[in-house]
Amino acid sequence: MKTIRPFTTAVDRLTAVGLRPTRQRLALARLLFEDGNRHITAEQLHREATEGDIKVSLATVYNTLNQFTEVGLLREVAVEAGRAYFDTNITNHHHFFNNDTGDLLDIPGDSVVLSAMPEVPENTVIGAIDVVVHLRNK
Amino acid sequence: MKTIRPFTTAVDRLTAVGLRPTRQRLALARLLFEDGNRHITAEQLHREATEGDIKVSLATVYNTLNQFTEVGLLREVAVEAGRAYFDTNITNHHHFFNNDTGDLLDIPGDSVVLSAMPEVPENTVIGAIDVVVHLRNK
DNA sequence: TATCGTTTTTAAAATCATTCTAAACTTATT
DNA sequence: AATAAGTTTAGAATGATTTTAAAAACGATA
Repeated sequence: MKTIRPFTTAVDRLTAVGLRPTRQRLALARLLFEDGNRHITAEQLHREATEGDIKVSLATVYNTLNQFTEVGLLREVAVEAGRAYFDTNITNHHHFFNNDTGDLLDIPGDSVVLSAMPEVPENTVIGAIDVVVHLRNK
Repeated sequence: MKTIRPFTTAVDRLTAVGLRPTRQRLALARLLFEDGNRHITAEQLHREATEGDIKVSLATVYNTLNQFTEVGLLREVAVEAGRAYFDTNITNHHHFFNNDTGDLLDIPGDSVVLSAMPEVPENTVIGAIDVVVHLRNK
């Protein structure tokens, strides 16, 4: 059985999606998933790992984030051109993005709901819907 | 009077926002605004200009797109990390983005409407709301 | 129109995020 | 242990964008 359950250990989480539980993948998975929902860039995660004495290269952080995204453990959120943000909350939800500080924040619950979806162009299907509310500091 | 009206010439459009109507800015403004709404990247606009025998450097294209965005002639749309798209339609509206082809497309009319806006975090105000419907080819 | 101070453009270098490469290393399997 | 397959890594390469510093264009004015 391959269903992902809450409170799964990092090892289980990885094997469940067919990724070998290597030292670096485990360490990164723990940083990402062990305390609540997170929004993070590759550089940020790399710095965090390094500061926590986890030896991992930036290339591996990129590889890992991409692999986690491919298997559905993470979701990539496009909020500004130039850098990729990854979100550990893979349920349907939307975001605040503070353009002044770079903070990315979940919009709580379903306080934003989209009315009727428009017809999509020929031969395409909807993959995901991203709502980003851009904020400025007052 | 400095209101921007439809059918404004490129010269008027630039002087209205306080940008000198230089040869390259004028040429780019014409490409951007002279036939309907467009979604374009810096590279694309540069290629288009070059093909139309307009001598302008890529750096100037970048500068111009950024300046136009600052003064509100354009709007930047974040659809994927890595490249910036600019939209000549500055009215409230949303987008389809085809992840397979890179095509960016307006969602017609108000076929997408957001329900009640959530409360924004302390000391911030809403700057813009972007809805991007990501598409895949069938 | 010649000149002056300012703005703009440009080619080239620099920067930044990300991906690629090929070698070294791990891991899983016999 | 030996082997094969998958993973990590440093460093090079790539791609988008910005910066730099010098040359060109501009606008105002004498």
